[in-house]
Amino acid sequence: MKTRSIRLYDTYQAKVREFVPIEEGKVSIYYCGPTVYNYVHIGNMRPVVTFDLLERVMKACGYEVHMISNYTDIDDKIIKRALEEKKSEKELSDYYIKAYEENLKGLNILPLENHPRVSNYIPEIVDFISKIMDNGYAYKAGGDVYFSVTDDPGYGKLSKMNVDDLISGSRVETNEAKKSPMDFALWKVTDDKGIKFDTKLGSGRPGWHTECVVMINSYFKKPTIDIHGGGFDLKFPHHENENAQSWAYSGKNLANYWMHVGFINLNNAKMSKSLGNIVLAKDAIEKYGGNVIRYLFISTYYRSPINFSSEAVETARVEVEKLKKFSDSFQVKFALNGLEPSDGINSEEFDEFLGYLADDLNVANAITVLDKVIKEGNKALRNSRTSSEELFKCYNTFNKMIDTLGLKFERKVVSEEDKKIYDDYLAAKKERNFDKSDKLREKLIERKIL
RNA sequence: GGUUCCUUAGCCAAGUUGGUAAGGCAACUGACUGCAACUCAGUCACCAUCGGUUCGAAUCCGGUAGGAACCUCCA
Repeated sequence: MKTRSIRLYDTYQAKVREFVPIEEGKVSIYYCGPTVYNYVHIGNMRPVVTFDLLERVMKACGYEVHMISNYTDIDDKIIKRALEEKKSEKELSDYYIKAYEENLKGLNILPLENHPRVSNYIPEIVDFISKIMDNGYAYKAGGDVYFSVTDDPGYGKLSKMNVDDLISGSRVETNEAKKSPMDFALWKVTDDKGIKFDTKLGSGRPGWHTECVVMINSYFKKPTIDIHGGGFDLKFPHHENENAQSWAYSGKNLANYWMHVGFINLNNAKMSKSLGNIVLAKDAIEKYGGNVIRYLFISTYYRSPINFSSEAVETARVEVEKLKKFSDSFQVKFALNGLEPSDGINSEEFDEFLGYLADDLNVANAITVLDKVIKEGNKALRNSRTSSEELFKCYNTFNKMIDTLGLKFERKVVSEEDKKIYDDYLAAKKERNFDKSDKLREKLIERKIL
C-alpha cells in the first residue's frame, strides 16, 4: 500500500518536517507511560490520546504502526507508597495499571502492541549501563553509577539547554561524589526496605532515565526508532538524558522524530498535587464521558496548552452531542425507511480531512471538513429525492472520520414500537389531530427518535 | 538569575514560504413548521499595544504591557 505523506513537528530540529520512516511503510513509536503509584490525572492522558490519534492517522495514511508505551513500576514513589500501605510494589503497581487500563478503554484508545514494565528488564538495564561505563560515559561514585554529562558534547541539543548555563544556574542538589552537578544516576545502590535487585552493579535500582532507552532498544531491536515522545516536561531532563545514553551506548539518536504534548491547566493554573487542583482521569471520564474528554483533548493543537474549565468541557460536550445527534438521525432514517446499507464513501472529502490530520495533526482544520459533511448530510436527510446510496455514502464518510478521530458512538436502536409511534404521529398530523400528535411527539423526543 | 513560549470576536479555535482573517459554540435575523424542536441560510474581528521593514504584515524585526513554562520529581 502506498503511504500518504505526513508532516510532524520534531522537537529535536525544532520544526515541522516531512515524515520519512526508517523502513518504508512502517513506523515505530514509543511514548513514555505512567509511573503507576496512583490514579493518573487528565494531564497524563493527553499524550496517550495524542499518540492514539497519531496511530489512527498513520494507519489511515497507509502505515503499519508499531507503537508501545511503558509502565514505570519501579520508582521511589511506588516504594514509598507500597511501604505505607504494607503491600508489595507489584501488588500496588498491578492495581494502578489495571485502573489506568480502564482509562484507556474509556477514552477509546487502540490496544498497544505492548506495555513493557521496567521490572522485567533489569538484566538488560544492567548490561546497558555496563556498556556505557565501558564506553567511558559513566562512572562509579560511592557505589552509584552516574552518567557523565560533560563527556557528551551533544548534551542539551534536544531540549536546547546549554550545559554551562545549567550548571551555573543550577539549583540541583550538590552531591560530593558526582563529577558535575548535572550528572544523573543510572544505578543507585541502596539497603532500604524497598524492592531491589542484586546485580553486578551492586544491590540497588536503576535510575529513571535508563528504562525507556533499554526497552526501546530491546523491543524494537534497533538503536533508533521513528518517533519518541511524551509530555512537554519530559523533554528535559528525561528525554535529553535518554538520548545522551543512546549516544553513549550506540552512537545514535534514540529517535528520528521527537514529539512533545502540551499541558492541561485547570482554570488557568498548572495542576499540581501540592495545590490540590488535580482532576483524575477516571473521574473526568465518568462524569463527562470518554468522547467529551477525548474531543476536548484533540480539538486543540497538541503542542498548545489546554485550559480545563467548565466552559471548555461544556463546549466539547455540545460538539459531541451534535455529532451523536447526526449519527442517530441517520440511523433513525435508515430504520424508519427500511433502507439497505451500502458501501462507499465520499473520498474527496475524506482525503481533505485526512490531509489536515496528516499535517502535524491539525484536528481543528480536519473538523472543519467534518462539519461540512454534517451540513451536507443534514440537507441530504431532508431532501426526499436523495437516494439511499447517497445517504449511506455520507454516513459512511462521517463514520470513517469519527473513527479516525477515535470517537465512538453506540448504534442507535430503533424498535418496532418506535416505528409504530412514528407512523401514528405522522397519521395524527395528517388528520390535523394536534393534541394527539403532540403527545406522540413527546414520546418520540423521549425516545430520541426526533 | 538563565532559557523559551504565548496574547486572534462573548467563549473555544485555524491561519505553509507576508497579499487586507477557516470552522464551531453562544447571540441575532430569516426559511421550514399547525406551533415548536431539529435542520438549513444569513449577520457578527480595527488579529494585546507602540514603532520599524515593505507596494502590502495577524504573519518579519524591535520596544512596552499582561500571562505561562522549563532550569528540581513531574504528562
